[in-house]
Amino acid sequence: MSLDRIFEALASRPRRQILAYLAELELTTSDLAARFAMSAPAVSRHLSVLEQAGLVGSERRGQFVYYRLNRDSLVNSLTGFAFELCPVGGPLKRESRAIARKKSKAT
Amino acid sequence: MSLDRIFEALASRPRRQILAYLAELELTTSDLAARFAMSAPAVSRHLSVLEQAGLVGSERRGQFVYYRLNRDSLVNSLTGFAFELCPVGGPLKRESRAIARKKSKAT
DNA sequence: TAACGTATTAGCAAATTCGTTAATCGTTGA
DNA sequence: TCAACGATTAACGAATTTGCTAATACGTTA
Repeated sequence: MSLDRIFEALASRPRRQILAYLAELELTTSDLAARFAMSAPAVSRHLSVLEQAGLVGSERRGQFVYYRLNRDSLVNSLTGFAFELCPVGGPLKRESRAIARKKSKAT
Repeated sequence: MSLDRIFEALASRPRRQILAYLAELELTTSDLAARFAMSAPAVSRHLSVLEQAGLVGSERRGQFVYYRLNRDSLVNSLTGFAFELCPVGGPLKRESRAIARKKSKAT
């Protein structure tokens, strides 16, 4: 849930690619390893980083562990950070300010 | 302008702190070095990373170089990335989808 | 021009990250 | 129970990042 972990997680092209894959459907570690040219252990550690950041969730089903994108966490973290640096009174368009108010109330 | 540089730039607490300072007012390298317990050369390199990512801009005035936050770039990059992974048909609120459409048209 | 203050670049050591292979854990099914 | 398969952890080396100090460039001003 910390910005530290979230931005550390996003500061890696393979991890962002994994998020892109998971945006379409749930996948297992070996599914993802097959789509990259990357070993399963490497993918597993990337997934661990993403999960600790709260950006993905996992669920074991039999032998397999399925990973899925945590959309709310991603959107809330990034927009929350952006609008914290760009306060509501600032040079934002009206619609953006409306979103910012919603987020700050929800948090 | 690339996501690579932007997320690499944001994956550092000192750099995010610099952005937070610059969100309030323009500052010089030595201003920032004084607010941190960090040497001016270190701050200078952080500022260089942030500038290459397009997140801050600089302007020389006499002896001093003033740095300022590039709000548009920050907001557009982060919301653009977030809404790319969370397509308009997805589980977003209506206002968020409107923003997403705006961004994709602008890019 | 010479001297000073600011900013950046160069060079270095410590720490971290990334991907690989080998070993271990967990689950299924003969 | 044990053999097979998927996932994770351990251990290693290569590459990158981060901070420092020293040196250099840029700009003002006496």
